[in-house]
Amino acid sequence: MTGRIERIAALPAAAGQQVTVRGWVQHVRTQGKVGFLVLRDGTGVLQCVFVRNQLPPETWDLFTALTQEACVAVTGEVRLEPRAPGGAELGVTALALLGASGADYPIQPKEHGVDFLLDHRHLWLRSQRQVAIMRLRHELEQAIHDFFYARDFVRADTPILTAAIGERAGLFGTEYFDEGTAFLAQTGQLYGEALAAALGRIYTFGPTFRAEKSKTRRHLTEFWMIEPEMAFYDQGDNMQLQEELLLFLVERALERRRPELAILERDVSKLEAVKGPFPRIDYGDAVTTLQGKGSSITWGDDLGAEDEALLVADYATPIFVCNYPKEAKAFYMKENPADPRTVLCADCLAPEGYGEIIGGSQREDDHDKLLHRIREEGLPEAAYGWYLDLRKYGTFVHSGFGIGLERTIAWIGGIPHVREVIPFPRMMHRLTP
RNA sequence: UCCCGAGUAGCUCAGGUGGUUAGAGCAGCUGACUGUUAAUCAGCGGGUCGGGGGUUCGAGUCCCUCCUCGGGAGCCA
Repeated sequence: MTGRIERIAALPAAAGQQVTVRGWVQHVRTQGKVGFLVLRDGTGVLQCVFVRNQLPPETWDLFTALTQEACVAVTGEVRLEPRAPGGAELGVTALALLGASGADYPIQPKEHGVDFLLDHRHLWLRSQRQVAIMRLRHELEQAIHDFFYARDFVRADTPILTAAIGERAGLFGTEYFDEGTAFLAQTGQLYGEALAAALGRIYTFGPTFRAEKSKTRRHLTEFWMIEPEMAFYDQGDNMQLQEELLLFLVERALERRRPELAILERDVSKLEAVKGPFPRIDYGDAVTTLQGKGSSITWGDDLGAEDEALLVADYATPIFVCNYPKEAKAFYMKENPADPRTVLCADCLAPEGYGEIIGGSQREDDHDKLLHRIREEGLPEAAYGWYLDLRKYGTFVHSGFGIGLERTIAWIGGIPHVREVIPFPRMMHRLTP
């Protein structure tokens, strides 16, 4: 084996040179005395050309016996070739089998059912579309870190094993020594508020868990959430930050992941149309609008999935629905001084039917009002002692939000179901692989 | 938990109102072909029709039941 080792993405710049590339066989075609091997190495795909009468017989035989996903090293000359995917191909002079692959590799270049693909998720991830999705995910994760780093936010990690606090949806419990049951965190927000009092502006980035028996394209039982919490931000500042973040993410995807978006057949004109400012619709106005469109919603109800779809249909950008009735929202949201029936909050709904991607609010900073709400909701007061302490010792105006990573990726990538945007999805009926 | 829908070859599916030996495409294997892009052509192998029970001379097909999965609702990000 001669020639320096290269990765496929670097090959167009190495035209005319002898290189060795290692990767997995995506496809083999023989055409009598010439054959083609499509090689995948995670950075791209490479067409390798084998010509029978220019190769030792044993090399040709090795080539024709290759199976899908065999791991190989191929050596040859890089040449620019418009007929090849990526614009460059390899004229092969030597081939080495690094790892054989059985002829029964289950994933074929054709349609498969969802259940079958998820059963083989560990192999499905090797396919082009899945690689593109994971690279988009990576890009957006990095963009989130870049966004907050540039604004001097501190990334702070919150516990996953918690006592029973947090929101109202289902909890996963697990036995915890002599302390009774521990629960997998549904949110790091309350801890984020404590950290905001220490550091000013923070964000969390990690997995959260919801034991909801939801079987829809928008739900996972384990999903990743980013939860910023900002001292001295009111709800207006909060929404402004959310808008800047979403615009930054869309811009980053368009700037650096066009090839992946093309593989995903994303209509990028829909992303290019996403510009600020995003509409901010008061909950009361939303109810009126929805009633005009035939919804049976009445003031006080939370918006149903159908209501959200009706509302979003009029806009090309995400929208904020602001200031819900307090009964529809969590106890920690700050009472709206202009209308005490409501709280200072907003849900951000993505366009194109991707649903709610952000939920945020200004937090109740008045100790007595917060305690009243905890009692009103019938929450275990003792468990919230430390949280109430944040209002006893230097309470402060602060706000924050939670953005669902998978829903955001699904929207930007145009992926219909969130199960495809996380490497190993956890859902109601799926714990493996 | 509720409402729809689906389980037939390794995969994706077709199989009126029940009727002989359950089919196709893809994948695999054998062969032909010097520029293919999920190549093409010829041939070969491949089935507990999701499980159980019932009706019938006869069930992939009709009935009951259970299981699994998908979509949606509620809840949420």
